[in-house]
Amino acid sequence: MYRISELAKRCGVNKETIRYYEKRQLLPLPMRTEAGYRLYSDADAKRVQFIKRLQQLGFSLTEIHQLLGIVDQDKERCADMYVFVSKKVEEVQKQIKDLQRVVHVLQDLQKRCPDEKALYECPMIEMLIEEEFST
Amino acid sequence: MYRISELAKRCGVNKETIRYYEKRQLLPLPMRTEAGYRLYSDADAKRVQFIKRLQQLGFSLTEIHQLLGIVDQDKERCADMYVFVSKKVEEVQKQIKDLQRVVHVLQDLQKRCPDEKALYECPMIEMLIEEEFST
DNA sequence: CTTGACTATGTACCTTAGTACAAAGTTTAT
DNA sequence: ATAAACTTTGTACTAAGGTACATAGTCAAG
Repeated sequence: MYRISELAKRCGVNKETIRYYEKRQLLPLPMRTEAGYRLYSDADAKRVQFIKRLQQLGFSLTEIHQLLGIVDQDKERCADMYVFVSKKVEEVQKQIKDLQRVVHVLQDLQKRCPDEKALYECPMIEMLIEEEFST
Repeated sequence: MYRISELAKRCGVNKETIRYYEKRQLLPLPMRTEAGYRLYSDADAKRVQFIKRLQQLGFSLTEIHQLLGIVDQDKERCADMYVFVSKKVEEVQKQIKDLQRVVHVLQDLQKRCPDEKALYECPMIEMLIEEEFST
């Protein structure tokens, strides 16, 4: 068992972030020393890393709280999990499509405007305003 | 020429957003009536729509300010535009890869855990912690 | 037995992209 | 002439995801 700074260091985050996650209920209430210092174990470290990974993948802390319901085997948060995951899949697939369009537009811009002079004549607005986007 | 409410209405945004864009230098300082009311033209409406489209595509207002350098034929903001666009392409391509991985993980979760009971045994943490991600 | 390093709590502050509101001046309609 | 509807400015507030700081208590070393 170790204290908050050690956990923060192991997970590459700030102490304040740990306390913030506790407040957001992403981390369970930790054990305390007699003086009131928080105590953590490897399970907590793993959990923080899990949170960080999901964040990298574009999940909000609210969504992560939801997903942690699986880890915690919490009936309440697991209700409608299948629907939640299905929605997220659709959402992310839409996001991928939009980003693929962004790449095309930017690469088109690069091709058309290989230098500064060409750039000045580049019909930027028209290029983007006339495209259609999934909304 | 019309006033701020008309522009906002034509662009589907709030008046406050227009003023906010002016402050962020995304819109040029507009002409004013004798009483000090802002006056806008179709060019401004087109510009706001352009900003909105780029936003939909995931650009921040700071990046949009940069890109508007092309539209404004502004030497300063156009400097290093090619580098800026190249970096953005790479960034977006990385983002797409990560999101594709998210889709796979979520679909895998759906396959393995077709109902609530299966969900409780789902090794969520292991599933995600053991994967590698582009960073 | 006191200094330095740690922890506790609470509150304030940061960024981004706005939104909301107050107080004052202007324009339009009746 | 005066109310309704507009505009101006400035400031404060929102959400998310933290960061920073002030004040107080705790612990280990010299």
